[in-house]
Amino acid sequence: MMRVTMRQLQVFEAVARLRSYSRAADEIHVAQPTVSKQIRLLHEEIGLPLIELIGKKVFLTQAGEELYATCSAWLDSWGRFEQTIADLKGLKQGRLSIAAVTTTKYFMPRMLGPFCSQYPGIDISLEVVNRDRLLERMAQNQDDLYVMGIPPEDISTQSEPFLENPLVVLAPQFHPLVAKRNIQFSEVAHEQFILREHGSGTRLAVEKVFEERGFPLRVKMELGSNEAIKQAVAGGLGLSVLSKSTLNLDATQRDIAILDVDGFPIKRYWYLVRPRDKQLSVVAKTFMEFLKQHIDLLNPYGSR
Amino acid sequence: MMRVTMRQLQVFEAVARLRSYSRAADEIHVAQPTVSKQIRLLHEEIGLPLIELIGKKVFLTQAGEELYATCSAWLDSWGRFEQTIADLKGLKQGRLSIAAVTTTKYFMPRMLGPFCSQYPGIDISLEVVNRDRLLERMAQNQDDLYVMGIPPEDISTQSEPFLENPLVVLAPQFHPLVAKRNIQFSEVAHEQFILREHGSGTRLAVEKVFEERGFPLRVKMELGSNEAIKQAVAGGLGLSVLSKSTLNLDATQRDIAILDVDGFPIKRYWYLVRPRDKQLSVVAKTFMEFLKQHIDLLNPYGSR
DNA sequence: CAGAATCATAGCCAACAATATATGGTTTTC
DNA sequence: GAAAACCATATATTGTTGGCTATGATTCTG
Repeated sequence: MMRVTMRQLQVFEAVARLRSYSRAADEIHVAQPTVSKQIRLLHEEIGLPLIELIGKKVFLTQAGEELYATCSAWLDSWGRFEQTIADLKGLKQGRLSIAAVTTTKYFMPRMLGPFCSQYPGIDISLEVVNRDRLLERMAQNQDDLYVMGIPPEDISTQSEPFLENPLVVLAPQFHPLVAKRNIQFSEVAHEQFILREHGSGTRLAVEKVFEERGFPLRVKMELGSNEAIKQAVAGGLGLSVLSKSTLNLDATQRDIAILDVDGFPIKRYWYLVRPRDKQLSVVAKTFMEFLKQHIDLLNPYGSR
Repeated sequence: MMRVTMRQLQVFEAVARLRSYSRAADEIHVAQPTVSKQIRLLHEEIGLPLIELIGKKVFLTQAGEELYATCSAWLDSWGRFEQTIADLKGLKQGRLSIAAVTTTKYFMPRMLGPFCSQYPGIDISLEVVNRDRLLERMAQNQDDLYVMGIPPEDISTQSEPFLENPLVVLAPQFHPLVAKRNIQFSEVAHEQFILREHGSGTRLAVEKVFEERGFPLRVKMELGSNEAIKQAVAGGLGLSVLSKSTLNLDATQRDIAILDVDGFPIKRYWYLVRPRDKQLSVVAKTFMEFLKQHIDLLNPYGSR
């Protein structure tokens, strides 16, 4: 009984609705015998008469009524499905799920805003998590896109930089070097540093620079949050190196200053990452396109 | 987009449910590439990816989820439909609509009773109407079966007798002829008669007999109801000829007697009538079968 | 790392769905 | 009663579906 075809149901529905074979044939744009045949096949398949012709009038049997109800409902829900697909294609609706590492919370929301207003039907979810959580989510294919400072080596991912992510040296407002330009690296190398824990992208980069320059890195304190580090620097506990993104750009930071040290800012990037063989949804593609177009406007460090 | 086939949806549903191509292939008893192909066709038809393979795990895209929901619902409602059909075939449910002329109300309910209890899932509707109303209903195909004393000449109907319907001569309890056997027709011919109106089947039969025997029929009163006629006869207003069915069989009629007149009872039948080219429902067929089997038990005048 | 499991692709084929045209029989309508 | 409308049947054709086998690529699992 699974051999009933959609076409047959479509034809039947038209006949049942219009109570006429020939009008149904017109509506579907086929010849009348085609309709007759489809209906006959349906009868044979189901094993009960569905339609009665008394005189030339079309009546439905009880089984016919049942089928009519069933396939009306079906055509209805299929119609809704087609509409949904059309909407998805036309970006009139959809979901975009992004997971990003913590530091991005300083600028990601700002980038999502304009996208949201251009595509009001699209729901965006931005999960802000630490790097480990993010990798977990990636492994489980929970999101469309991921944003991180250091893309995984893993060949099963694809990544591209989309935004500069300079690392700058921070010092307390009244540190002696604040006013100086072109500070030599050696001048800050002996300072005490307050950094993120081992494994953090920023920490890795700093260690690498010190190693290249041949200076030992003196870490006074490890803190798990950028905010805490800024507070510590402001309090005069030491210097730090952080992504410039962490600085509040609007209200000028009163108690912290950026030192103009040679070799800084370290040029790094924020990467958009996705599973290599994940077919991006239309929404996700559009979002990436959108980012590329608007990046100049949004990038506060854009090298214009 | 109407070219999606049921088979494809069935395959997709299985894949989506089992989250595996090969297990789906097993379940449906086809080779794995067949599943791959169906899914690919579906993708092409819909124009959006529905399934993602990350590693070897099966994920559904948003469009996939939509389709899954849609076609789960469909399979569900199709299943219910199949069940309904099976029930109809197996007589576990159904409707039987019968229209019968007024006089049959004295015995039809009694015949329906056992059928009802044998097929408790079947709803029976018995419409008791006059002959004209019944013909109207027949023209509009409102019922499955019709019961009447004189089937229409109309070739567009088919009829078969199923029950005897003898017409008997009724007289008041204390009429002089009540005690007599083998009464000559001439002995009652001069009596006053109380009959149904012209056009009634009974009336026609009586007129015919009188004509055959060469006596004028003297009609004292025409009444529209059998009950009224019985009352009139009991009241001594005259004799009458009625279907024996109209007499209450249980409680012996105290004030009316049947005369044993030569030529009576007139042998007539109740007919089951149906539109010639109406395919009978399984229920209706079963009911006719049932009647034939039980008629001897039910027929109070059976010629055993 | 080897083997097992899983999915994709290619190529082929039988079966069938879907359709048209031509024609004939009823029923309805004018 | 003739014409029109309507449905059934017969037959031929065409494209597609649904299926298989064989093989290759990738990923997961001991």
